[in-house]
Amino acid sequence: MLDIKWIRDHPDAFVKGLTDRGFDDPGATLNRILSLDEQRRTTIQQLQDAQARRNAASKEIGQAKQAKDETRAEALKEEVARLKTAIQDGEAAEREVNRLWHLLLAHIPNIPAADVPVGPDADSNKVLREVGTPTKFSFQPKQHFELGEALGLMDFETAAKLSGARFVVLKGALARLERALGQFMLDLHTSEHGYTEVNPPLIVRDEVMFGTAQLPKFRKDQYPTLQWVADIDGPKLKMTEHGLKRTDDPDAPWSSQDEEALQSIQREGALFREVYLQNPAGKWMDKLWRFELYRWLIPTAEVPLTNLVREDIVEQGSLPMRVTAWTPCFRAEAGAAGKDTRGMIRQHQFSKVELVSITTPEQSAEEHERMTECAETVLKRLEIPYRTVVLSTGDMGFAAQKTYDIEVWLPGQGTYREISSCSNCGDFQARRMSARYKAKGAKETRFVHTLNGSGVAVGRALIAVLENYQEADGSVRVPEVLKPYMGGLTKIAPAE
RNA sequence: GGAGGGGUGGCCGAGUGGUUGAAGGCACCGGUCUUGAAAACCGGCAGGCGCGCAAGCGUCUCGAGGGUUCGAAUCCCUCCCCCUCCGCCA
Repeated sequence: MLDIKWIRDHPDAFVKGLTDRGFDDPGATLNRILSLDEQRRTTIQQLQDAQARRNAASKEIGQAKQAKDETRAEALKEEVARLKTAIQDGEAAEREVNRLWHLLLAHIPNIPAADVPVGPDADSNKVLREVGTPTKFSFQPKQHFELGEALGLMDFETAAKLSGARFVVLKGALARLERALGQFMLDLHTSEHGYTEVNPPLIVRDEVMFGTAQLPKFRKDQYPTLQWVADIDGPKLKMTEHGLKRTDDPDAPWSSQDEEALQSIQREGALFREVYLQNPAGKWMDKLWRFELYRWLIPTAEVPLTNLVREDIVEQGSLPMRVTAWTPCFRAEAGAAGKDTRGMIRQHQFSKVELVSITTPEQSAEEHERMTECAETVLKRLEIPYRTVVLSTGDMGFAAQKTYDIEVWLPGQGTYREISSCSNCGDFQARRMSARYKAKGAKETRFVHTLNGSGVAVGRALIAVLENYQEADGSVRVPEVLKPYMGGLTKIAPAE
């Protein structure tokens, strides 16, 4: 979330930032947010004036009573009674304008850092460095799924029977290779890079997903979990013997989305629950009925790791805080239809070692470089060629100010593919989570900066190992650093 | 699934209608003392929002929303969240 004061003071930078990102109609967005902000402040001002008058009058009532001036006390009481309704209206108005204001702000992406190359898409990304040279083969290198399937250790058919498309069953040495990679990376980051290992929950609440900005805008990319409840009832919907029904209350507002929700509930038999939306400060409370959402499967460990400091005020001395986790990640991959349908490149479930740093604003830029190096070290040790690119404004994620992608060389595909993405989010996520720190010697609290990076994606690392370490006979050598984790196995060969 | 308990400042914890935005302690910051540190002592120290160049002023916040009242952290209603015990389960 952006700082509204910053937007007020830097309208041009705001419009430029959104324009560079390819955001839809930045000018209109600016006008909308500024007018909402104006409305919000007048509403607050009027409310506070009324409250101030009420408070003053209340005090006078006490004084009048002490002075035995009953007439005056009565007159004041009447005034307070009048003010009371005005205040109630004002409070309702404030809530509503706050809600709209907050909702709009929540849908606006972060502003790119000044040194990010400007461009509409990935073609404008800049390669910073290439490490290693693309592996040369005396034969035509195969793609990872050809190798894996030939080895009999990678099974997409069975996975489809169990779970549908975009899942895989790994067996034997490949299953172990996945474990070896994850463990190697975790060991590297904890013992050499100063990260603390964390084993976080994989299922999280709405507000946690909001904090790292998966919600509200990217709901469709996420996997919700369901929980059944028995006593379903509410102003708009009722649970009857025949399922969920609309109440007959003609005053209940009803939209096409509501209708859709109801149908979906009945179709899926999904959970229906009353939800209270609120920010960490407990404001802009909004009560609404929502179907099927209970909690979310994490799309990356960035979510629980970053939210570790949500609603906290941490001591400056504890920054930078560095945490890492090796977890499964779940992505609906909505909108990725037809992309990378073969093989393990794009799955609904994959595992990843994630790096997260919480820093002061002064530390974050340097930490970003450091984190990227930590991720690169993984590939260096695995002796796999890669290159590091800085993403252009049009290719960055919603929450990022600046992002480095690390791309590994995949000989089977004859191209570099993303294996890690390291982002500095500035205070964008911290605002959403209300994660602050007490600056040394200073009175005020400040928002922390948050950074996250893959260190690295384990599934894709496995692909990279297969393709870069393949032999003419379809076997795969085990990278030197992984041998201890593979029980001394040096080569994954086809079954005799 | 059943039964109970509880949500107060960065943390712990007092407070059951009237200078309580909130005692006390810890942590933190400044100072005295000390060669330095610790200890001790003195002082400071909640957050958000609005207005203001600032000093500051106003307002809100004791999980959230609503209600009672001249007045609510304290009373009432609804909801959210957490914990404990029993049952079931990994």
